[in-house]
Amino acid sequence: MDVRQVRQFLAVVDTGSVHAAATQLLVAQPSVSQTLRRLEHELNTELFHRTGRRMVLTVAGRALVRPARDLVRALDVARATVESADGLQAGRLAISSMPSQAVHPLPALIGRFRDAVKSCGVVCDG
Amino acid sequence: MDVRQVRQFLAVVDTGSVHAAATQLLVAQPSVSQTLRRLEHELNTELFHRTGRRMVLTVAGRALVRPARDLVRALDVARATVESADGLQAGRLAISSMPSQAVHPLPALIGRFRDAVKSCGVVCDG
DNA sequence: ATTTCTTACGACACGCGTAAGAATG
DNA sequence: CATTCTTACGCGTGTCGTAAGAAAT
Repeated sequence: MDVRQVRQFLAVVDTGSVHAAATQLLVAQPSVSQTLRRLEHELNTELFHRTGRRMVLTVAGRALVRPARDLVRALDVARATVESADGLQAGRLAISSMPSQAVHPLPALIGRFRDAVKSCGVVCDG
Repeated sequence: MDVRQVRQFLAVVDTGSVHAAATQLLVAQPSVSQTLRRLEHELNTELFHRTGRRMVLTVAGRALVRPARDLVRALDVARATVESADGLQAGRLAISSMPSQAVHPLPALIGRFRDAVKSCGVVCDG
């Protein structure tokens, strides 16, 4: 099972036909058909009832929809996360404290923070 | 980005080295190395700092860990879901209750349950 | 007769393994 | 010198596209 297969599966579910799904995905219909076949074969289950030219979800297919959407969402989240983290290469951290903390535990904590941060390859100046 | 790539990435994260990850995944080291390279190239980001023979997560790599685990978990859930749905073609549900609930709210709840279940194509007798 | 799904086939890309090179401790 | 990561290359598999067949409205 693969997210590519799941994507095509969901496209068929949403559009209601292999043809429309292929159009939406910018691929040819046979590709979607073959992907679906292979997915069903891997899972040892029929995902759709083929009644002539209509694709109707089976019980297993219906069960797959929800986790399938979670899966593609998880992948989108992963990509978005690394993209946003990519922009966080530089930043500024300001720390203010009351005098009573300025000597005990603050310097030690800052030192540990710098060490931890440096071990990740982050340059820390100031 | 793909679950296979993410799996190998997480293996490297967990084991701390490409070598150990490859051993754990039952593949050769160069495969993992190449997968990692390709993943980094796709994401336009370095995921690890290569300091000699040590692999240390970059900021982007560190950010990817959490959503990566969510992703593989989502895929496992998807597979488990369809597998269990496949086996749940027939089953038996026993409900017991205290007398005080037996007339209010139980029958109504059971009725709604039967309706919901029937809309999924499940036959419900008894 | 048109629309839609499926099968067949050839081309291209991807992933993996083996082998060899580079670098670190 | 041994361990580890990387690059190079060959092979098998998978995916896609085009073309042709089958079924249904």
